[in-house]
Order: sequence, then C-alpha cells, then structure tokens
Amino acid sequence: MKLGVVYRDKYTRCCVSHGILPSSFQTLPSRALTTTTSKPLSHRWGRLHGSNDAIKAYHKSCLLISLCPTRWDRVPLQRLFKFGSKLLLFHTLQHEHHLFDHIPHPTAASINRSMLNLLHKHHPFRALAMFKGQFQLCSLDTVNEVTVALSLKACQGELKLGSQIHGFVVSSGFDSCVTVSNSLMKMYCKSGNFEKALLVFENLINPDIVSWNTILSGFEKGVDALSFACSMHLNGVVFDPVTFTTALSFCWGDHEFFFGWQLQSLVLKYGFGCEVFVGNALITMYSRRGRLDEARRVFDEMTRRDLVSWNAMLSGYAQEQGHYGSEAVSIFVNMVRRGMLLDHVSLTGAVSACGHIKNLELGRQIHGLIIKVGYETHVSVGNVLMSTYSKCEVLKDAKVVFQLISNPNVVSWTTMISIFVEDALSLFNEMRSYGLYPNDVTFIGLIHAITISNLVTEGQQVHGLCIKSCFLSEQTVSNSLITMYARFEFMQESKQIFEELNYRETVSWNALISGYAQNGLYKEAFLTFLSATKEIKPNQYTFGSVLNAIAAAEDISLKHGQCCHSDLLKRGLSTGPIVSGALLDMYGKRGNISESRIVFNETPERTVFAWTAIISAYARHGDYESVMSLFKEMGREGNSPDSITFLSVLVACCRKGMVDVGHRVFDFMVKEHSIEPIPEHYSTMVDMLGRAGRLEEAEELMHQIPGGPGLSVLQSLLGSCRLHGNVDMAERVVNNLIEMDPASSGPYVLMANLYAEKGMWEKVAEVRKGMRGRGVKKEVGFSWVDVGNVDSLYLHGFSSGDKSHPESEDICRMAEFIGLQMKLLKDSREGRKVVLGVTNPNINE
DNA sequence: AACTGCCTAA
Repeated sequence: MKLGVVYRDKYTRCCVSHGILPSSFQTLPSRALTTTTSKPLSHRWGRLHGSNDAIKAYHKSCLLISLCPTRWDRVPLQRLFKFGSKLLLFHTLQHEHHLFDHIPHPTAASINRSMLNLLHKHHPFRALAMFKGQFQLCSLDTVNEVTVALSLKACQGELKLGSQIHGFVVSSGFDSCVTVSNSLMKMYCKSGNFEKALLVFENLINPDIVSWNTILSGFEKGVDALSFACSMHLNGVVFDPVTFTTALSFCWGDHEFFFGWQLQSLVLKYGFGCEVFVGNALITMYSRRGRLDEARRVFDEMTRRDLVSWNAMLSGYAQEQGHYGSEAVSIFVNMVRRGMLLDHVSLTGAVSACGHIKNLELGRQIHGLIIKVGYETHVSVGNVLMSTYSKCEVLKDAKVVFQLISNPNVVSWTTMISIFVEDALSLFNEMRSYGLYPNDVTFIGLIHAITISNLVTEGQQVHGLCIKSCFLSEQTVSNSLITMYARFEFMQESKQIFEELNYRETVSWNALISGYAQNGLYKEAFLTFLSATKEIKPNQYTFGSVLNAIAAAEDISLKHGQCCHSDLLKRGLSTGPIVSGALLDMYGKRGNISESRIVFNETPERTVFAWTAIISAYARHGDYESVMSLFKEMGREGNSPDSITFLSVLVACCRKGMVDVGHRVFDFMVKEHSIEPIPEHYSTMVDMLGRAGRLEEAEELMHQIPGGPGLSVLQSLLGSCRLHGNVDMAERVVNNLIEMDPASSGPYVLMANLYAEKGMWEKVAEVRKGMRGRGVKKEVGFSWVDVGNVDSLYLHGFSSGDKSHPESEDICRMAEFIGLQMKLLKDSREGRKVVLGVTNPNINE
C-alpha cells in the first residue's frame, strides 16, 4: 500500500485535532510519505541503534500510528524508550496514552518525566490526565511527592482541581512533605486564594526558604510584602537570591523604593551581586522609577547577562516616552550585533521605542527584521507595530500589520478602534462577532470615537451596553461617558453619571468641570471646582478647565482667578504648559494685560498656545505694536503660528486700520503656512476693510467665502455700513441677516440707528414695526462691575435704565462723575482748554 | 522538583 495525499491529509487532521503545530514534522519531505510502505515496522526499524536514526524512524512511526495503529507492535517502542527523555517529548506530541500503555512497567520517574514534558509543551491538562489515570488505576506506588507537585502545577490556578488534589494530599499523608506544601501554596496564590496559602504555610512545621519565598511572592501590595520580608529577617531566615528577586520586584512605589535601596546593599553584602535574576530585578526596579542611569549602572556592572537583562534594559529605555529613545535603539542594535536570539519582548521593546521617538524609518527596518525572524504573526509584536505606525501617522500600514496577526486579541482590536475612528463601530461589531469580549480600554476607545463623530444615538446605545456588561463601575469608562455627554450638550446625563460614581477621582471631576465650561455653564464649572477642591487634589487639567471658565465668564470675579493663580504657585503647578496657557489667556480675556505678560515671561516652555494666547490678549487690547513685535519674535524663536495666531494678528490690524498689513498677513498665512482660512479670518478681513471705509471691497470678499457668509461676517459688515453711512448696502446686508437669523434683534437695532442718524424717521418706525410684527425683542445688554468683596462669588450686573440695584442712585452719580473726569482728561490731552479745576501741566505753561 | 526577572493598547 502506497501512502499518498489522502494520508497526508489525515496526518494533518490528526495534528490539528490535537492542537499541535509540530515544527519538526513540517520539514518532513512529502517524498518520505509517498515512498514509505506499511510493511512490518519492527522488522524495518528494529535494528536501528543510533539515537538520530531512531528519532528519524520515530518521526515516521508517529505518522503511521495515526494511519494504521493496529499494525503497530511493541518491539520498536521498547527500543525507542531507551533513548530517553528526548523521545519521551515526542510521546507527548501524539497518542501519549496509547504509547503510555505500552510501557511495560511504568515507574514514578517515567510518569514524572512525561508529565514534565507535557508541562513544557504547554499541555497542563494532559499532564493532569496522566496523574488522574494513575489515580484511577489505584497504582499509587507510581505516585511520589514529585508527581503530586507536578500535578498541582498543572492545575494552573484552577481552584476546583487544586482543592481536590489538596484533599488527596491530606488523605495520603503527603502534607508532611514540604515540597508538596510549597506547591499547594503556589497553587492557592495563583488561584487568588492567598489566605488559604497562608493557612497551609502556618501549618508547616519546618518551612524552608522556598516556602517563605512562595508566600512572599503571593502578596498583592508592596507594603505587605516588604513587611513580611522584614519579619522573615527577624525570624532568622537567611535570604537567598530568589528572596531578593521577589522582594525587589515590589520596590517601585514611592514608599517601597527606599526599601529597594536597602535590599540592594544587602545583596552586595551577601555577595549576590553577580546573580543574573537579582541584577535583572534591580534593573527593573530602577527603570520603573524612571532612574534609567542607575539601571544602566547595574546593567553595566553585571558579570553575566541573559536575554532578560537586555530586554529589561531595552524596555526600561523604551518606556521613558522617547527621552531615552536613542539609548533604547543602541541597546537593541547591540543585541542584534551580538547575534542574540531575540524574543517577542525584545522586539516589542524596540518597536515601542521607535513609536515614542516617532522614528518611522527605523520602525520599518525593525519590522523587516521581525518578518525575517518570523514574528510578524505574533500578537504582542503586531500590536506594538500597529501603535507605532499610528503614532507615525501611517495608518494604512497599521491596518496591514493587523491583517497579518494570526490571532488578534482584544488589544489588537482596541488599537484598530482607536486608530480608525470612522470605522470604530463596525470594527467593534466585527470584534464581537469573533467572540472576543471588549475590555474597559475598548470602551474608552469606542466612546471617544463616538464623541468625535457626534453620534448621539450610538453613544446612548454604548452607554446601555456599558451598564449591561458592568463596565460603568470602571472609573475610566464612566469618565469617558461624562465627556461624551458633555460634548453632546447633555449636561444632565453627564452629571448623573458623575453622581452615580462610587468613587470620584480627579479625572472624573475634571471631565465634569470642563464639560460645564465648554457648554457655557461657567458658574456651574466654578462651583464644581470649589466642591472638587474639598474632595480631591486638583491637577493641571482641573485648573486649566476652571481658568477657562473664569476667562469666559463675565460674571465671575477675576479675584477667584487670582486665587487659583496663587494656589497654583503654592502647589508649584503654575509653569506647566496647560496651566500657564490658561492663566495668561484668562488675564488677557479679562483685561489684565500686564499680568498676562508676567505669566508669559515666566513660562519656561513657550508653546504655540502660549504665544497665541499672549498675542490675542494684546490684539483684544488693541495694542497693535506689541502684537506685531511678538508675532515677529515668535517666528524668530522658531514657532510656527497656527490659525488662531493669525486671527489675532488680523484682529490687531483691523482695530488699528492697517488694511495693507492685514492683507499681507492673510496672504502669508495662506501661501507660506498653507493654513486654510476659517470663517473668522474672512469675517475679520471684511471687518477690517469695512472699518477703513472700503465697503465695496469688503462686500466682494464676503461673497468669496466658501460656503457663503456667516452671521458674524454680515454683522461686522453691517456695523461698517453704519459707521460710513452706506444705507443701500446696509439694507442688503440686513435682509440677508434677517433671513438667516429671524429671531435676533441686532440687525433691526443697527438698521434703526442708521436710519435715525440719516434722519430717515419713517424708515425707523418701519423697522420698529417690522421687529414687533415678527415678535423680536431686543436682548438686554449687561455691564459688570466687580465690587471689592472677596467673599462675593459674582459681579454686579447693570443694564441701561436699570434701577433695580439698591444703591443705583449713588452708582449713577458716581458714573456721571467718572464720565466727566474722563472727558476732562481727553480734552486736556487734545490741547483743549480745561474748563473745570483739573490741573494739567502741559496747559499751564 | 517546589519559589524569582523582561512584555504591548487608552
């Protein structure tokens, strides 16, 4: 009988059904299959003696077992067993029970070896089945303490199985053996039952160092672990390298780090400085605290290093957000030059370093290497590659990487959802169709995508899904939802989610405060900030949001902004880019230009936002000269202005009437900086031309705006028409305006005023009538006054003809007085004769 | 034979 294609298929099926990818079999030439016959095997291979030949023969025999097991006899097997554990490894690949039955007299040693092989090959439950088989056969003489220890290891933290074995341990008296107890403790630690592990430990009569180490490694909190280490020391337990390694792995928190130092000196004292594991733990400890130079010193002083040492150093550098990017690269290059066998940890570290320093070219080279060493289908490596490509803004390549990953996990899908915002929903559904469950990060990415795309209904659906799948209890997910609803202008929902949180961290407060600020609810934003300071420690984002609110609010006293400022100084937060930007923006918007300048001068890192904030502050103030000099200085310092910077410069030109300069700035923006003008740019240009009296040019420019003129453009042009008394154009503009926004009183009022100035009283009456006929009411304009009372939250608001204030009479008298003083000052400056008794040195001479 | 180290996504 010839073995042909059919059998190869059968062989493949057999492997697949066992979940095996036998790399050694893949290289078996198909010729071997087609030429092998099924003549009595013992006859053909029985005389093989060298282990290599035997293994080769065994390869074929494995195939044949699956093809025609009935033809198999015991003779070659017994011969093969002579070649020891290497062959036993092959048993584990196929039909191990079948083969196992052929072992004439299984001993505890052979069973243990088989179980260990199965564990190495990641088949823990088959190892367990082997143990179970001995159990059922009642051949307990083949079970020793090692067998029990191995079977406990095979449980992989499955509490149910482990407890059963614990029962067996107690009933068979194995609990007196410290090895078995140690394995039991490990099993309980892995299954998250640390208390039970402690119970086993406390019942031990003679715990050895492994017992202590096992318990030490089971602690969750660093503090508890280290105090246990202290008690070990006090109990006279002599630390071994494993103790140090375990204890050091807990020393990366703020409090624990000190302990790490002390442990390091103990390590040196005990002479364990050359232990690879200990050195690796030290490298990790230092790099987790960001002390890469000290980690490097440990690394350099190590006499022996293994792959993990190099990987620890590499990923330590890679994690530091690009500050040590070049160091990470040089470590990796060194590893490659030394011809080290790289694993997925090395490759992920190298790729993530490329992502942090945004070095696309190097990333691509390492990607090439990854393909060469065959890791392109590896999930972790693929995930980091995707993230690196997305950081380097080559999204297409990220997608290609994703498609090559053999078994994409939740992380892969989450990365895709975060990168491809517009496809986020369909990606999410596709992920679920593969039976993968989203985690909290997936939801954060999805909610963020929905927020950006403004998908209200889908947002509510995802909110429902979060409730259903119990993800609302995740702080981070709830925070995303708060932000989402705030963006949708559903502050009620935002607040409700916030209030239902069982614990509110700073981020949650920030989300709510910035939500209020963005929706124009400045008082709520400020009040929320006040409550936040009582509960949590505000950070730069908290202050950024509340300062934005105070900047935009007309009726919150600037004193509160100043209080925030001093608080920031006290906390040492005032120089961060977010806070300093918000501070100088606030002072600029609220009219305190000198304070703005001080904040700007004290800002160590002048970002585009800082420059823009100070320039727009001066522009709002009408200080054309300062705006232009700052704008030039900004260019000299190598900062490129953004769209808002240009807007502020244009506003300054507009106020000063510098039409030609404004034109040049506009062209400079479009041609040199390739910035697409936004409606506000056009509106400022139209305003600028209009104020200068170039009304026709203004109207012409207005019609060039892509998408047609908006409200603000028309309003500013109308203002210019009134200024220059152009009734015809004003009428055109007003008609346009009323069409766009029928409810607004602005155009009516302006038009009526223009007619009045021209003495066209019938027209005035007509406009007033039209206004009443359409049910339009004039909105009341308010002015705000800050009366020096620190406790008062808000300012006093006044409108024209308003007598509601209890002190309105005094206020009006004072206003009149101030008005008179101002008039006098103005007259004297312009060289007119002073009528009343305010002295002016210039006039007196 | 039991205890230990490096790992990515927001």
